[in-house]
Amino acid sequence: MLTQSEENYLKCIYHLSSKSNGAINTNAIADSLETKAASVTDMIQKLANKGLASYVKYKGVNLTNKGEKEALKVVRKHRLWEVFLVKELGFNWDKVHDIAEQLEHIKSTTLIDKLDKFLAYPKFDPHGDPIPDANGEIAPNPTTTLSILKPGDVCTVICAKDTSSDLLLFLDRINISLGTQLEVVDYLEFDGSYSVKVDNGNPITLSTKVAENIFIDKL
Amino acid sequence: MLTQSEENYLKCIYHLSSKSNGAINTNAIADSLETKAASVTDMIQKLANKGLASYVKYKGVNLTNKGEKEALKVVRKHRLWEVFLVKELGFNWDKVHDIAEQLEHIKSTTLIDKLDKFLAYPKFDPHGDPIPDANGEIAPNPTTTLSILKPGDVCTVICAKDTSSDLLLFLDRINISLGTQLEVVDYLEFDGSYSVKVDNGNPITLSTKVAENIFIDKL
DNA sequence: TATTATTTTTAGTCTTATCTAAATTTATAT
DNA sequence: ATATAAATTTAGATAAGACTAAAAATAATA
Ligand SMILES: [Mn+2]
Ligand SMILES: [Mn+2]
Ligand SMILES: [Mn+2]
Ligand SMILES: [Mn+2]
Repeated sequence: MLTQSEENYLKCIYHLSSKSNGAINTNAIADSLETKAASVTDMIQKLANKGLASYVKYKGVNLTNKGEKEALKVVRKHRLWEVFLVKELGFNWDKVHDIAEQLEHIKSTTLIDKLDKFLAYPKFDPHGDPIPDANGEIAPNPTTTLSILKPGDVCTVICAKDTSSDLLLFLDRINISLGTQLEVVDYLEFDGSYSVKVDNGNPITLSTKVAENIFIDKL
Repeated sequence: MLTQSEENYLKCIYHLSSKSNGAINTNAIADSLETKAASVTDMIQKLANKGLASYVKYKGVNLTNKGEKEALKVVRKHRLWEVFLVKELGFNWDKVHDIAEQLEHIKSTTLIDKLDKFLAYPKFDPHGDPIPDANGEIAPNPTTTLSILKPGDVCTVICAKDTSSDLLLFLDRINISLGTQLEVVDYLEFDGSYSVKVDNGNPITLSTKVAENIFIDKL
């Protein structure tokens, strides 16, 4: 049985792997988990010994099939609990990540399958991230961000990067949520900012950084 | 902040204290938590140092007000989660204890208060045990068991001791649940068994041990 | 290519929570 | 009252997971 710490590492490696290709660096994991590189090395070796990761000294780590399967179970739990917290308990979307970070470690397959059913088998979490099903099947992660759009382009918001409460509260403030329609009216080369109409309202300015954190479907 | 283990010990001492008066023995805690006496001594000393328990060497331990308050928070969480698992997710009452044993350690006061509201502020858990409110107020534990009744007595089932899945499944099988009306029709001195009508049906036999594990309201 | 800088690993320490075995205290029974 | 039994505590060991500091390997640069 996996410990809480092992689960956190597996999920972290899974996430990093889906953002880049090739092996994952020790330091990237350490940054992501806010721990030290030495601790990461220890854990990587442990995961490799358990057949959950393939690891070559100094070259980085990758999940094995077995490891990815376990990681997906944790992701599934995390995202289903997030749906529960927002849809059923009325939490705002910026408050649920930390709580789901704990709930994702509750051991019970029956529990999570019943929760899935209770929530009517949601396909996406409150931030727009896809939820793996009971077999570990998961829709592809969104890839296109607002930042690739040109003036005149119209899109729908489908996902926000869910780690930062700052970003989510900012989106709340400017009335952007999942499904919101955006139109890019201008791009300012000088600072990389975008002028964007939210639901055909008056244009507002979004920084590059914000634009890179909003996943969209281009229309 | 309390660790999971500290919370388990506090809850355990709280439960033992409510069943007996005076200080709680080291061995009683060890038995209840399925651990060793030496481990219990260590933890008791730790809890005493944190001001959560009062402890006299060789004489046993009691919770301080502060310790009891913390224990009640854990009990509240445990029982609210049990209600959720049974009422919302459709678990049978014999399956929820172990899962609640994990869920009770999730840290978030907001979460538990929202869950409480979501469940419409239940006063009792699926086993009939009282649920502490947000201020730590809790109804008295049931005290009267079926075993004190005499032939001719009629009662309502209000609570089952929730630790044993064996007992709960047995009660399911003989159609006893919370609220069920029972009538004692006979008591057999020889083996201490009771003959009982369940909802005015045909009498069935219950052992002393079962009778001692069913809390009732005498009518 | 040689030298420096960065990354990663190893070695050794710390904390929490266990355990076993031994010592000590308290309870029980002659 | 004394001896024995039971309960409890202490001492010392172990395992997981984290840390710091030092060593080793890899990458970047002159
Ligand atoms: Mn987590
Ligand atoms: Mn999310
Ligand atoms: Mn517990
Ligand atoms: Mn219960």
